[in-house]
Amino acid sequence: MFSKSCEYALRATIFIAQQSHIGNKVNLTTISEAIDSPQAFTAKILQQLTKNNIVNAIKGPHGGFFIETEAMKTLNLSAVVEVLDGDSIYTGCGLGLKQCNDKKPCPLHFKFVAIREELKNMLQNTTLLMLVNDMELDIFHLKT
Amino acid sequence: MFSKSCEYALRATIFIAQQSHIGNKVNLTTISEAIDSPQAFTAKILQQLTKNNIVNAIKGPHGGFFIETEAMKTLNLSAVVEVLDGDSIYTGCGLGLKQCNDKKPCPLHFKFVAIREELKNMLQNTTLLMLVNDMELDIFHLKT
DNA sequence: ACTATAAAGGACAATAATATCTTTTATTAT
DNA sequence: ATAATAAAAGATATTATTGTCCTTTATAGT
Repeated sequence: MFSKSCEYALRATIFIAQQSHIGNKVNLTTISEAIDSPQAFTAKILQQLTKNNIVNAIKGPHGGFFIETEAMKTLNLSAVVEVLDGDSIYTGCGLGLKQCNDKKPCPLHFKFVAIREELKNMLQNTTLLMLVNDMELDIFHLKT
Repeated sequence: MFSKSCEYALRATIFIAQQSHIGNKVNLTTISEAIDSPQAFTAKILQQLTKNNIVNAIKGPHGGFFIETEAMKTLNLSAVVEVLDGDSIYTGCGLGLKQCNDKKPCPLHFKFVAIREELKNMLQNTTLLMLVNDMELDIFHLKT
């Protein structure tokens, strides 16, 4: 579904959101341990998330990554996915055709459009704050 | 969504089905030109499809690939996808976790299950014969 | 038997994705 | 100023995917 980079990005973002919500900034080591991801690779991904204003980063002692609670209300999963995987998940043809649209469709086009639309809605309608609230139930996990 | 191999496989299978339906066997060159795919690579994929009884292959002059009309009635897209990409599309976690299920879910698990279920149904309920019939409308294409 | 056709199989090459390592920059506290 | 912490940036390495090339096997027609 998503690239590995994107999967790590989603896990990292959700973890950072969760920690930020309880007032913690978290550093790279903490993040990669919490989400069970390769540390150096995760650093690269966090750089992208920072550049694209998904997360905030502060250097130096007591620094780390965080997301403001206000931002969590509007930041959705779609924003994270787009940074790492672009919009291919929404526009890409199921059969890999470069040009495939309502006017010039592949045989599966209309069947895929319906499913993709749902995925899109799900990703766009799920904010980080919702997930953080969900996770207070303590039945969800981010590793293994 | 799918690997490139799987995309080529789907396009090739649909094309072979279409041609078989009008009584033609098709060879590698014809297939790779029709679906605009790298020929040698497509050969490898056709081997897998043949081994897994998705398509039939006959060597020698007047040989080529084909699918029997009876088989088209039951062969669905899911069967093709499984040969190339396995069942990861159905079981894989959206966040890339190895263990993620109803008992031990990731924060997106239940949201993903719903979408995957639809994809699964679509792939399982779409037979090659249906697609071939659709394509008689002549608005669908398999390349570019 | 010989030739042409076409798939199957094995070995290899190129590219992209994933992952690591090292150096630099920014910040804080002493 | 110095040391310690932590992210940013750059270079490099590994692995998986995609893609090509060459040889072998099977079949049909002459």
